[in-house]
Amino acid sequence: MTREAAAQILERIALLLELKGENPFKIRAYKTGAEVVESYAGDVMQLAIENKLAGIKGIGDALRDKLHEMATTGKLEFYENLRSEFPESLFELFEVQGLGPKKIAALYTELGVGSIADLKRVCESGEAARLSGFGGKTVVKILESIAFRSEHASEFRVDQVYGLAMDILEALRSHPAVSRAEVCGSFRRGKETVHDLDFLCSTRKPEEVIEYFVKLPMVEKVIAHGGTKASVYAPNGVQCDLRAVSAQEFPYALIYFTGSKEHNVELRQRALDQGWSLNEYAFTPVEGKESRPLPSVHDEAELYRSLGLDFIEPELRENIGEFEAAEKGQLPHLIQLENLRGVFHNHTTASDGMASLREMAEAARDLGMQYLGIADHSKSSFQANGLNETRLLAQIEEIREMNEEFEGHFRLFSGTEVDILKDGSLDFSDEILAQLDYCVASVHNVFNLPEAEMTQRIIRAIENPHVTMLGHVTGRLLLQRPSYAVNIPAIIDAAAETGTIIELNASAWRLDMDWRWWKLAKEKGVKCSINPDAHSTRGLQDVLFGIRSARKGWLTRKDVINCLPLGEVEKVLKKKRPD
DNA sequence: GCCGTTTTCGGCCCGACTGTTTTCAGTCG
Repeated sequence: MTREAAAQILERIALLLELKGENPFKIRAYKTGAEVVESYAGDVMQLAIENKLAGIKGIGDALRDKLHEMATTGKLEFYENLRSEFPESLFELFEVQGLGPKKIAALYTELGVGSIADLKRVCESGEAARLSGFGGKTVVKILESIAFRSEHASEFRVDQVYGLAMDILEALRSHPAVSRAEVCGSFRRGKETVHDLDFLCSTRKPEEVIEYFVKLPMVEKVIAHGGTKASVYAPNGVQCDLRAVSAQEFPYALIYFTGSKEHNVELRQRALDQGWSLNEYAFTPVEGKESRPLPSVHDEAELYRSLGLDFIEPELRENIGEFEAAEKGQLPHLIQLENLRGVFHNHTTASDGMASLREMAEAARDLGMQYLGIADHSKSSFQANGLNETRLLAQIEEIREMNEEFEGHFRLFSGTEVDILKDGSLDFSDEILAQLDYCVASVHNVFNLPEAEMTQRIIRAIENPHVTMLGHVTGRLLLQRPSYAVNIPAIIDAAAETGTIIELNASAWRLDMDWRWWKLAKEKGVKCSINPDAHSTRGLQDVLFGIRSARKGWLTRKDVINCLPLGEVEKVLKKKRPD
């Protein structure tokens, strides 16, 4: 059993216990246990097999035994018994905004609601509104949330498919008859969510490769299975398609299946202008039309070159200006993961992180970073164990001492993720903020302000000279919660005017600010910080998702402050400070 | 269910907002 599966079972136990009205602290223990399993730095499942989990904080005797049972037998009897009391589809109700355990329990026991479909029915029929504690507005909110969810049905966040994509790609590349293989589609274009995974490979033996693909261990169900193409479902419901083509066809097919559709339409038009027709297999001369000799194409770059274009990176293929830039040799040299020198906005056990300051520092060093910025929550974020002034000052001191120990080989920056309060004031005074190396300001509550008020609230925070950067500007949770109402161009203008950095929150749940705004921000001279918002040592690796979005937003290493080496990045952090 | 140089019981994270109420329960962060 994988750690993800084990963590999910613990999470589900917590949900089921909530429905049964169990002791909330017991429920929290299961939730904490799930987080520990998910984010533990070592091989937690191997430890579970060997029954060596004792001593890990958050895992006591009961969870240790349950994890041992899961790791060795692949099942958990306690969980099997518990889940048999409810329909499997009940879990999806927890994803509806405005529904918690109490309301779900009421819906289930009073009306027999066991799925989203049931829920929709009783909301529309008026039955739900008659339940005690429910009313017209509750029902409207529920229906809105269901609609949002169905708009994004069968979409997945990148973190939900990334491992699967890499595993399948590796499996394909390891097959002796496969010469080249790639993931295509929106995944390759760096989209924030995807609805399926498209694989392409070149081979002389397509049937053999297709046969191999549909029998891979991660295949749950085969949907279609032909000589050059197959579609399958992975266990988490992700559809994966494979196309097998010849080596000659590969570059054409790679471009075709990478898309976007809009990009391909423009590309085919440009081919037609040369007298060539372009499809997923080749250029062919258009009949009855004067044309130059067909170019020889071995890879994507040659195909673009043959049309008078520089190579267009997959992330840029949305037909939003990349052709004009490619014609003029003005495409940006996109940022790469290797360019990052450090990261800001990370949490520790001082607030709601899973790893200590030292563990986070060591993990960042192991990843080859030169510096790590700590930004734990501020006191208003009670739920996240936010730091008050006393604890923050103590952390500053702890960081100072640790930095002496590092002797300049590595540096911790002391910061905070300070709450932007309802009126735009901050959760810490300027005197306190002045003692930090930097400050991330974020909205964590009162999401329902009218747009003008929310925008003004954030701008007021940005105008504070101690606010180095703005955290997750829209508050969205991908596929779960839409952005609050906010005028992004106005925020970008204010950031440009005040010299405030805007974060690209790299958590796969957020990817916020969205890639669609970065071109504008860049034009206005606003700098970006790619921030993992890590709550564990593993969370630091989310920068990978941030890099994908930054590339999609046309950003180069010059636009992203955490590409700067130690010795230079400090100046950027100080830029807004009065002194 | 977890945790403990205040150890084996008794705490455990708290406040705002919303919509339903007529004084508060449920949800969220």
